[in-house]
Amino acid sequence: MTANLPVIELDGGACCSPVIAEAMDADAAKQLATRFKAVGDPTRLRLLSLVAAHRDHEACVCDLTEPVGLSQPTVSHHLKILVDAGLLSRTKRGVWSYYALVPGALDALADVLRTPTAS
Amino acid sequence: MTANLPVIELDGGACCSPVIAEAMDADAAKQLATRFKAVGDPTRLRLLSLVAAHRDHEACVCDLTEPVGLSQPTVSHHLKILVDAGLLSRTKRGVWSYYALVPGALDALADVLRTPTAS
DNA sequence: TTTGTTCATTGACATCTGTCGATGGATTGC
DNA sequence: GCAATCCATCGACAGATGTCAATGAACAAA
Repeated sequence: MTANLPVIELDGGACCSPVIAEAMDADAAKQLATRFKAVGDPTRLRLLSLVAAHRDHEACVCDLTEPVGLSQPTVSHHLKILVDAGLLSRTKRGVWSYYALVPGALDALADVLRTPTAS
Repeated sequence: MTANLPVIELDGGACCSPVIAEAMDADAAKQLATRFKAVGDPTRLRLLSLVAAHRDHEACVCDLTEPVGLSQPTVSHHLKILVDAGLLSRTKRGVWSYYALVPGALDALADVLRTPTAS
């Protein structure tokens, strides 16, 4: 599930030669797009950064609302998107919900973007 | 411009300790979000993949409309977003517009996602 | 010139998305 | 039990986004 943008050697004639084999099928694209969309928002990027920078690499909602300057429901909304994308984990301890980076998740996403060593 | 998600060592007391230094400022987040948003769409992911997979690693619009199953204006629209994000380049040759991956652009984006080596 | 092809742009439209205030559940402390 | 805190969810709303049909510019070929 961490395949690169796959390169398939194709040869064709003139313009508009049929690209028979798609390098990435629609389902895989949709899956990946969901994860990238999660990172494609400035607030969520800052949330990821704040969580990573926070003590013990985890943070509760109340740690995050003030730095990003948004309401608590909005922050919870963004965090939910990041959790659904598999980038953050949520752990309830008492009244607090602690969010932390899922180990390897961002790296796996990064690997998808790695340019295949074009021959 | 290829900084990772920066980690700043913070120490605080109880919950809701102020996070003085933000790991990522709002401007940088907005810049990055634009690039990730460009990749956060299944069609655009497929377009990137198709371009990379195509002969000579470039493709014109007419090469791409049929594989993704969308209208020509829509494909042009997506390609423009990818060009604006600095991920694709456009070269006009005769009647055709050839799109190609900008070397290193995707890798630079990938580097941003590198998880800071959590101590 | 005339016809045909490629493609960017425009305008329109439905849907998705980000944001907030309000609400209520869960838990802690008095 | 009662009050306070944290937080997820709901409803609402403005703005962004993806899509298409129509149009026209640029170029090639006849």
